[in-house]
Amino acid sequence: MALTSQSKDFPKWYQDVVAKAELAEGGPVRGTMVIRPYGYSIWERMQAEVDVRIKATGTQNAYFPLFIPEEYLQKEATHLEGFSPELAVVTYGGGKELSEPVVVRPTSETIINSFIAKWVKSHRDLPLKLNQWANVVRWEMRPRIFLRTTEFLWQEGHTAHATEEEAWDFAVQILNEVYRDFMEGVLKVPVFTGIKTEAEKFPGATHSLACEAMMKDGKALQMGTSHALGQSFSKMFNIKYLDKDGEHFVWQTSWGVSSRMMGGLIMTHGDDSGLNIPSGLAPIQVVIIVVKDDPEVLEMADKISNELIEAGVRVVVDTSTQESVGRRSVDWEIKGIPVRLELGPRDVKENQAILVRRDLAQNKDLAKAPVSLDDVVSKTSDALLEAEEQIAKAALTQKNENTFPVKSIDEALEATKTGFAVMPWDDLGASGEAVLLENGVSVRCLQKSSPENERDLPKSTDEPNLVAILARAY
RNA sequence: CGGGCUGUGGCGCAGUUUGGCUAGCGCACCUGCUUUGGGAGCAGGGGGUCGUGGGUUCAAAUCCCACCAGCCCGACCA
Repeated sequence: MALTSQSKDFPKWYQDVVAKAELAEGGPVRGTMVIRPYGYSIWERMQAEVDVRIKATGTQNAYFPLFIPEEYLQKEATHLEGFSPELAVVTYGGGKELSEPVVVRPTSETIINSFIAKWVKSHRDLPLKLNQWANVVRWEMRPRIFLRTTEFLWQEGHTAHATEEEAWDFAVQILNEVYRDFMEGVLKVPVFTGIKTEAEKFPGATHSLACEAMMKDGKALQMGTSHALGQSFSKMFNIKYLDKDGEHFVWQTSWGVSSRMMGGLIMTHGDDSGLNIPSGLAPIQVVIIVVKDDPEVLEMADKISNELIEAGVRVVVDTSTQESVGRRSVDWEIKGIPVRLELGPRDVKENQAILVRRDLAQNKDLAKAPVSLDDVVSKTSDALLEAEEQIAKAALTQKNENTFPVKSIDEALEATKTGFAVMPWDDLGASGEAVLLENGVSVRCLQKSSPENERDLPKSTDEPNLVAILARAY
């Protein structure tokens, strides 16, 4: 009945939250998931916030087909090699065996680039920046709801540029201004950003950049990636433009974030009371609990609700008085609603409501306070802001306190039992990386050892003085 | 691919060893009454081809055979 505690069994806690907060459940085909309305409303908020940032980079949305001719994937050897074990291939259609099998997209580089090749002729067609929101399929052996599912939702951006430098700069811009800003600004999930090692990079890319977040169990979750593709796809698909100097192959990027971020949200902020959503993201920011089925209380609840809505707050009124207050409080807490206003006959008489902050649920004395109905709107807005700040602060503390500088592989293996390890890449190298991998620890990304700011990313894994961020990963 | 385990109402399980009367229990669900300030109580109620097919038997959830599905461990892959 009760939620499994995080300390007792973290994976079980995660499954419990997903189920009890009514976020999602498994589909009939292994590895698929049904995203329930409440879970989907959170995803829609994520989509909206990411989409507006993507558009701000001058990128336009479009849509490409789910089915891709198998031969398209065969054009880029590394790309095919990377994805072939997890492809779903359709061999029958319309009751007949297909002469040319079609692949259900695992990603859309190939099909999108086959069209970019048609659309790009002149330097005036560049840069071309496309994005699509879509589902993709990668057949997974060990599915975990939201974190690794056979079918998942994402956005994938695909761009073409005239120069290598411009493509690189754009890949960095997406990582910093879209993904990092969204994750730290809206999700309140602090991330490490850096470049992927040769072993970890995207199949077909020349360089992969990533945002890596630390979950509450100390494991890493890749929250987003941005790739410089070089000219590997443009050469395969013959994407060329003309300028005064003649014909040139374009330089490309691709980048994505997925429904996996739902898992990141849950495991970064969740606690033993359930989900805990930052106010800015929350599809429901305030729930007004009508304690007792009483006309005066109902009337007052509606009045407060309307005032909050006018102030731009996303609010619902819970009038299901056939359930106990305790039950309803727990249910809304599991769903992570940032602020709860409890309103009963006593409160109406005293012109007040009880304001309860979700982020303080582990400390019930602090969590509750009466607020006058005269300034309930401003007090609620303040509480929403304070709750969000508290969530962000706690996540940052968790990340900082569990990131350990280490000097050897042995120390790294020890440190990554509970958190992240940071080790000079020159000391580790590809051979050390292989040793770590055998022990379940991977290089999440490489960073400059003393960047002026964290957004200053290495251009190559060969740069001197890089540090490796090490962790066990989902 | 190898080894182990499990299939019983929406979910979680008992019952199988030793065949036997109408297949039970918890949660959830429905109805009524009393309740409602941190997971309400009482009473009543609905819901099951016991994974599928075959066999043994007077009688099978239970024993036998085959098949199917799922889970765990290993291998493989990242």
